[in-house]
Amino acid sequence: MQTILVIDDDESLRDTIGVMLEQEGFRAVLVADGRAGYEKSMLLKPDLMLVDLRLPGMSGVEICKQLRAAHVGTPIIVLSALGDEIDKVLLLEIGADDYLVKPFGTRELLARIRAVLRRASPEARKVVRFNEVEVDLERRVVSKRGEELKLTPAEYNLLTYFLQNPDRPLTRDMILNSVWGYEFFPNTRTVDAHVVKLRQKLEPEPNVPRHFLTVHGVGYRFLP
Amino acid sequence: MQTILVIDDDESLRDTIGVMLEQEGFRAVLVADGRAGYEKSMLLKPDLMLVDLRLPGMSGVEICKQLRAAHVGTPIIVLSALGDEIDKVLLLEIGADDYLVKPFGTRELLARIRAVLRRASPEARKVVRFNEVEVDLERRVVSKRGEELKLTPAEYNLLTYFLQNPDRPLTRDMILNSVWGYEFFPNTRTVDAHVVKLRQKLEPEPNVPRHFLTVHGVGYRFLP
DNA sequence: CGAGTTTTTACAGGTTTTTTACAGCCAAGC
DNA sequence: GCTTGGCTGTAAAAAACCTGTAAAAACTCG
Repeated sequence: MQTILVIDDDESLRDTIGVMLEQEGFRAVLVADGRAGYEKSMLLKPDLMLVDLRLPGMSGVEICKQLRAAHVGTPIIVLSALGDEIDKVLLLEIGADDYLVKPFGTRELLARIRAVLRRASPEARKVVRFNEVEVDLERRVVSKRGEELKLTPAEYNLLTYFLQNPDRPLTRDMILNSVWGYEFFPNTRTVDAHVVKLRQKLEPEPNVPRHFLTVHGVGYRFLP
Repeated sequence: MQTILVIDDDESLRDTIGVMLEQEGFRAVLVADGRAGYEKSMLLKPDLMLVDLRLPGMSGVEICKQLRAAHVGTPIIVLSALGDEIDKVLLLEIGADDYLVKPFGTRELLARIRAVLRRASPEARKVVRFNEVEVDLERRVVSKRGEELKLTPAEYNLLTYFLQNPDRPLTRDMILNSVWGYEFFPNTRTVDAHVVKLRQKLEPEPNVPRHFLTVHGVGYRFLP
């Protein structure tokens, strides 16, 4: 998960951005003060920063300059109030990657964030592989020999749970609890039915499982 | 957003053009003096320049010559007073892209600006294409097989959100939040209804979607 | 008010999930 | 090794859930 540090003294804007970022699957860290924000950025090493130009404690310009002077390459998007003089050249000089004039829509902000992140790390996709299977966690796409497979939500959730707990026996109760969120465990064969489906879709030979193994009397074990 | 530098010593005209440009979504930078304008153009790197022929400080002709000599390719539209001798050959030689004789209507000016920008950088205009569909993000116009389509605002907003997040499953909540700005999510089928409309207008076969795909149990995914 | 747009509603599919049923498998004790 | 009782594999039925879509209702803006 990518972390975004937001430095802005407008509380309501900060919160709006925070909620939006969380919604979109980012981790948002919010700071109001310039100096505190700068220090946070050094500690936190976020993937991207949103920085207001006018800030108490330390201006956005100053933050950018200091970071760049310290050879910190974190992408920065500058936010500025409507009245502020915006000098593109200055922004370029201090090493900002983009800027937005308030007020702006969350949509637009999000688009810029994605654009900047994409530019910064073009192919930082999280992909897990085993045998001929590839799981793209970002896109929620599973493919086998390069061919895209269709997994249902339950299948996909179960698969990612296995991926997160490889080579470890997992009881049906653990699985039900983690994947289905059940607290109490009905007498159910649900897990089994879904393991069968995963095997059918992902195993080279579904009836001779090499990855989704049965642990008799216990549950299942995933071997990458 | 595209920036247009206006160099003209007639204050009222300058302001009129400035207001018009801002209204049309450009960023307008206004300068009265020739030399100052020339220097600004080097710093600012605008997307287009409007330059009066007669100027204090440095003539329009001189500005063009110098810029072209420095291999600056910024498109230039020359403005000239009624009485001025206009030598088309000279204008071509100095590298102007078009010219207008005062007085002119803002509408005509705008048309010329668009034409020149289009000619200058057909690629720079933000146009997204998929299949037979073309979306002109600058003009907010969508066309299919070259024929202009009418999209309602909600449809257009949804479409641009998809364009900005291609190949990635988007939940209804994410979409509602980003496109509609809802914070809390009522039980609503709004998104579905609009996806249907986009499919009807943009898909070759609306009932066999190739671009606006359903991700069952999750939401939708746009594939360019 | 009225045209155009957006949202909600309702219901008919369609897909997914869960349960069921039964056959075959496993492990342990005889 | 054979038997037995519980465990697992699996297809298929049943239930639950989700989506497509037209049409009605609500809303918006001039």
